[in-house]
Amino acid sequence: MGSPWKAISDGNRRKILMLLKKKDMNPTAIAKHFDFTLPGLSAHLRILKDANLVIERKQGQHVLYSLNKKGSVEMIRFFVNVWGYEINSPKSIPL
Amino acid sequence: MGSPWKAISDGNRRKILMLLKKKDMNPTAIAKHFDFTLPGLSAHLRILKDANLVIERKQGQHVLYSLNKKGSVEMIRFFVNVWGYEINSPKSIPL
DNA sequence: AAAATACTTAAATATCTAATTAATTAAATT
DNA sequence: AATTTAATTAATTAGATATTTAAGTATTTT
Repeated sequence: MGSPWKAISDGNRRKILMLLKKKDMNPTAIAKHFDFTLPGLSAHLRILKDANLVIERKQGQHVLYSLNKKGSVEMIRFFVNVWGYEINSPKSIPL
Repeated sequence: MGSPWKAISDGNRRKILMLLKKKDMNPTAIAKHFDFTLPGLSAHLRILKDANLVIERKQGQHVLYSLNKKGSVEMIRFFVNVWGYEINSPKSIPL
């Protein structure tokens, strides 16, 4: 289980998350939005997956990636604790 | 202006922020909570300061550090945009 | 079954980051 | 004025991170 903080500290990975917010995508489709190679992207996706920030599911030959809220909870909790942000999500986020 | 994401990605720096939440502190006092040296801590504080996550003010021979909410806003905004968290801060955080 | 497509893993490398010791600046105390 | 205390800057080093090319695995198509 990798650190979500390390995962999200990279600008390219944050951009990947922004893309996945709009719709689930496979690596090849995601890669079109970046300058680096597919293996490079694959490494980023693995880091996001290990941090529970994305989920992958196989669809035949393709692999679809989608957002996973789980890994974000620990981070939100930190913002609540340190800066006093108040979150409206009594159910989904146990703080 | 350094990246708040990079600043917060380090566990020691997050611990510093947790300490400053309780009370304002100077580098020597903060350093007692860690294993590394004062110059090491000084580097961490500079990174937090450059990211607008802390503020420093001189008090004679001492330098007091305290939390700065400013640098956290960009990050919270990301959580709102990507994972749909809802924040209760209509005034302080323009989303 | 051969070829093409989609993706990951491996190996190598260049850059970034965190930490240390030594030197420097500045304020308070003796 | 000399010394102690507080903190930062500089130079160095070890380890982590991002990226590339080349090789490998799996699925679909011909």
